[in-house]
Amino acid sequence: MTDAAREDVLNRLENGDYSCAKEFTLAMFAGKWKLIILCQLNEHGAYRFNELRRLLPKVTHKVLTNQLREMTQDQLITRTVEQEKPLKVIYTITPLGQSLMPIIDAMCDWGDARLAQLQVTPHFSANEAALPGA
Amino acid sequence: MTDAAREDVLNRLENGDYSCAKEFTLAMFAGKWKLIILCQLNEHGAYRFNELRRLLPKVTHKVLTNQLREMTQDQLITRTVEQEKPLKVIYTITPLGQSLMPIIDAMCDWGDARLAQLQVTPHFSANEAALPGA
DNA sequence: CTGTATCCGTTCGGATACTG
DNA sequence: CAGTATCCGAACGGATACAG
Repeated sequence: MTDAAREDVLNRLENGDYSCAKEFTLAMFAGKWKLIILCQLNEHGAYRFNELRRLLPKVTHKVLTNQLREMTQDQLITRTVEQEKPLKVIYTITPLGQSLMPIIDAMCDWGDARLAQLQVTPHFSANEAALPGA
Repeated sequence: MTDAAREDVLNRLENGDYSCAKEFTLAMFAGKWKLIILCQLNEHGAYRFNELRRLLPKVTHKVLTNQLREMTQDQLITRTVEQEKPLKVIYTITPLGQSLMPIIDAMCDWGDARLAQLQVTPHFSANEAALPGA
């Protein structure tokens, strides 16, 4: 699990095993929803809990809570509680979180290129690309 | 699990949901051992199954097999069987796998910087950094 | 509105034995 | 040597109910 992996890296760090900078970075965003959350917060600046929930249709209450808690612990996002009634909790991205964006952008690019290479331009036959003008 | 995440992205692609280039990339190396395997193969060129096993002390036979199979399917590595007795199976990194290295390097850098920031220079008190010459 | 606790099916991962 | 199959305990993830 992404959780387990994160725990594992964190534990290794506590034990002085620190030969794992890349795993550490990976653990920051390897959760099933963390990339999307990060990008959304980066683009739009702030979201409340249920707004995020609506943004990520297939995420569960429990799982979203968990992802957000981990990201808060890792200081990728900030959790701000406004003590009104009803309660308001605002999530925003931190500078640390933003510092991950170049990596995430690189992942976008790689993914786009790779998917194009696989000719997964969906709903068109896989051979289309081979016979354009000719 | 990283497996599950990978399956999920793959399924989404098959269904034409392809708004997920970054998740796709993530799924390439999000497995617990894939980063290390990739780096090792990139540095040393080729390894046999049991050599990898020794390199990754805590990995299980079954899990390693699985990680290698997925990476082969994703065309990040190549599996070559030499039909001698006893059997020899060689794993090497592909150009596609190598094309991930810039991203992985960026992850190393980010992780190094972040760990330094956290003052996890292990086995030294967390305050050492604050009182050098003074 | 947010978040926690519980129950419970599903899936993961370790150990072991077996095949080619 | 390399990989598969099986068994089984552990962890995850969904649904629901409850609390602040």
